[in-house]
Amino acid sequence: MTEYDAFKELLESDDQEQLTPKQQQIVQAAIEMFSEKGYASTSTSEIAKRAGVAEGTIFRHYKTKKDLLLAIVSPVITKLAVPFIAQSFVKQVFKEGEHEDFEELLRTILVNRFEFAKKNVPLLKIVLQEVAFHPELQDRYKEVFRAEVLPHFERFISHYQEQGLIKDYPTETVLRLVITTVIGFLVTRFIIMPDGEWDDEAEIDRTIDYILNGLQV
Amino acid sequence: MTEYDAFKELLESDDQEQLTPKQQQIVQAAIEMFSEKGYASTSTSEIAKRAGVAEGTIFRHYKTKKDLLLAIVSPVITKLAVPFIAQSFVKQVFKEGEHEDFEELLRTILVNRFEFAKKNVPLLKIVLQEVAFHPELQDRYKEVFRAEVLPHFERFISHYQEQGLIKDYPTETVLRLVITTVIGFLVTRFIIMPDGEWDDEAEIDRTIDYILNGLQV
Amino acid sequence: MTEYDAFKELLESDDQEQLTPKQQQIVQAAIEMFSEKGYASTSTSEIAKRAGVAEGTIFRHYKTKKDLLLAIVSPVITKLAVPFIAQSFVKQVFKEGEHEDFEELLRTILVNRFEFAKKNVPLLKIVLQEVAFHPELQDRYKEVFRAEVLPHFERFISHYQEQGLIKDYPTETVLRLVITTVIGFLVTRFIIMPDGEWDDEAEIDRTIDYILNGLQV
Amino acid sequence: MTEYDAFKELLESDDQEQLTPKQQQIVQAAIEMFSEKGYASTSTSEIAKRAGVAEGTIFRHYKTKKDLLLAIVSPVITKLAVPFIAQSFVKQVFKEGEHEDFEELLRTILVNRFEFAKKNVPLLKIVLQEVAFHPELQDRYKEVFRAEVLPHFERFISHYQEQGLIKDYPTETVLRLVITTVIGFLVTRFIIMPDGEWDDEAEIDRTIDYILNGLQV
DNA sequence: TATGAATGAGTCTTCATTCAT
DNA sequence: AATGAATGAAGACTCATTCAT
Repeated sequence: MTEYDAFKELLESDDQEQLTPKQQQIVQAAIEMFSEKGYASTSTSEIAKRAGVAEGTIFRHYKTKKDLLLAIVSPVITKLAVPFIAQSFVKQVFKEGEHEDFEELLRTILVNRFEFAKKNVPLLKIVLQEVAFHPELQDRYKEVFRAEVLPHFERFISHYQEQGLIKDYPTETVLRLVITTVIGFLVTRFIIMPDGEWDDEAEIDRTIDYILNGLQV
Repeated sequence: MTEYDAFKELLESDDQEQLTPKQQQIVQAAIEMFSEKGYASTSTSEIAKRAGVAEGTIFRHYKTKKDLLLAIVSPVITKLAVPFIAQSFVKQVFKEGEHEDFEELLRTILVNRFEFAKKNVPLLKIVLQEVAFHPELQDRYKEVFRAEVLPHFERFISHYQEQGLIKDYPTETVLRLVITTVIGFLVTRFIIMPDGEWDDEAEIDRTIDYILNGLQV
Repeated sequence: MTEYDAFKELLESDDQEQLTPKQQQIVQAAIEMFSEKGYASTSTSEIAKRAGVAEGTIFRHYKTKKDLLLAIVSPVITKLAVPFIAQSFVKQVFKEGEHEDFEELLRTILVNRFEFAKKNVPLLKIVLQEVAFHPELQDRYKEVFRAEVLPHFERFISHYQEQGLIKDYPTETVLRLVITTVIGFLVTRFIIMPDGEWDDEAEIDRTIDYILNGLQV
Repeated sequence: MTEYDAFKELLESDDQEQLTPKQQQIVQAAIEMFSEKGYASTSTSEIAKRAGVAEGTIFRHYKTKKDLLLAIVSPVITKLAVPFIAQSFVKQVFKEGEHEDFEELLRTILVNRFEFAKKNVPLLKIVLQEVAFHPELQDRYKEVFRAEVLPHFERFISHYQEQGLIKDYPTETVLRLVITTVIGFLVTRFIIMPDGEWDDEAEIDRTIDYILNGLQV
């Protein structure tokens, strides 16, 4: 398996493929309802009804309602960091010089996360809502971020700061500004105003431009 | 009463001053619990307990649990738009030339919203969480935004675009980028990492800089 | 005061005249609501609202909700027996020979109770409904019946049986048949089908006829 | 199945036979308590306790407390009209000449309803009490009466009036007098004075006699 | 494995009643 | 006398979870 395949697999791996049909129905129903009404306001009986299974069946697969939530949300948190996890991705940037310039890197990440968000709106809604109330999720999030995202990002930033491409702000500030802008874009695009008329290509370009200019020396 | 006084009053008016003591205790307890555990996961009996009142007392003042939420959240939504509502503010910008340049305007808004956020973290958490699940809140939000914020913002943007201070992006794009960056800052500062070590002054400066550069022609 | 006056007074005495205005409002509201929704389904706060008084005011005049019910219902039970209580009534029948025949007696009672029912539909509804669930009311009812109604009635029945005007059934049977027919008429007329088109005079005549024929030897 | 069997089945069909054991316990407990204390004054927790089930179990079988009431009362209302619904009954009267005379018809109905009442005192109490406060029940009652009872009754009355057996009163008046007398008897016998010493056979005879004489030309 | 009846703790809300003003 | 805020027990109903089938 080439590194590219690993990367692709990570990105595309459908966790649900390994689930029994009933389980898939349960997870699907739970995703829909959690994202519509929130975890706390969704009852297991509603999930069972929408999934077309008996109430007891949910608890055969997931010990508690919270387990079901974690089973759904945990892999999403992992996937949020996927582009930074993939070895091939990291190597490409510095070794192969493909992403030599900052813009290319930004675009890769943004487009990639854009596509990811596009396909996973309900899941992202759930993460956004529930992370606030479940310390386990926060921990998991922080861990992934600290272990997978931060190191690479810091390397990128130092690298481009050394090259004089971006301002000499503290890493965390650069990080905050960039991530904030990216997430702000995706949240606006897919969650707050998903029904607006969007010229996605142009907006992506402008957002990249905004970040680049915003950070340039 | 001078215009400044009106402005200040708007900003500082404490809705809770008109409430009976028991009501204040209830509202206070509800704010704490809603922001900690979320509206749906907070029981009225818990609120009563923390407020030190009988459960029935809650319902004497608020017909339903949801009424209590709305009583708490609605004024916050209004206040979010306060700097744009205040007449004195708008006039100053264009008439008195005080905020002649874009930077000044941005700083006024950012500092002002920063102070507001600082004093209202739990309330903002509640708004952020609950807006997603309560259409009434969404409607109220949209209305305030469309009526109070949008028109002024559009005037600012056109004004500065004509002066060649900011890029010729569609209004909505400029709006999105600015608001996203501001909110992203405040959310990171007060909600995601409130316990980090922050050099607030520097961060505000950098954020303003980022926006200015990001949008400049 | 003549005996007739006493009779009249008994029939017309308005218990509510001695009540304070607030009390009258309370009683009036309670009568309306008890008869519409039943005692158990009517809340004191509803009564207070409809009466236009504070909730506490009810309890200043009536120690408990049940006291209010009893204050309303007790006098009605007494009044149900009024024609038999009035001395003048009893005397008239036998002394003055006015009601010499059975038909005259029946008509007097029926017309009199008809007028009483007509003016007191809500009160009668309440009695009918609540007697079943409040032993105090049952006791009060039985006492009045045994003390005031039964003796006179028995005298009437014996009297007419001796005269060969009515069948030689046991007193209780005659009583049951007569009372049942009278109450059945009034309940049908005023409670079950108050909105039907009634030729009251004719129905009264037919009902009397039915009883007379039904009992005649 | 002969017509008689169908008739018998209608009369005896026990709706509770199709219920699960828990459901039977619930219904049984509810019947007892509703008839003792009234629907509004009976709490679901009391029913659960007396039924020996968890409170939640009630709501698994009956969506609301009112549903439980309707499930109990609705079939009773239907059964009240059963003797008129049974085809065999109607046919017998006119075709087979069995009930040729009015007395026979009255006796059949009265004895039959007497036995029904005897076996269903608590249910009849509930109907009598709750019909007043639940429009659904009133509607259901009126419908059954209009569709099943009235037409047959009118035929009987016309038939006997043509034969000169009963007075030429309006149908509704005859109906009222007969029904009133029958119900009055049953209510007195089973609800008001169930503990008195009753010579049922004699009372039935006298009641029939009373009706016959009362209506005869 | 899947079911769904059963549970009883817990939910929001209402209630009759009290009491300081 | 009248008020109405406050109470906390009780009400109908829901919930996540269990378990016998």
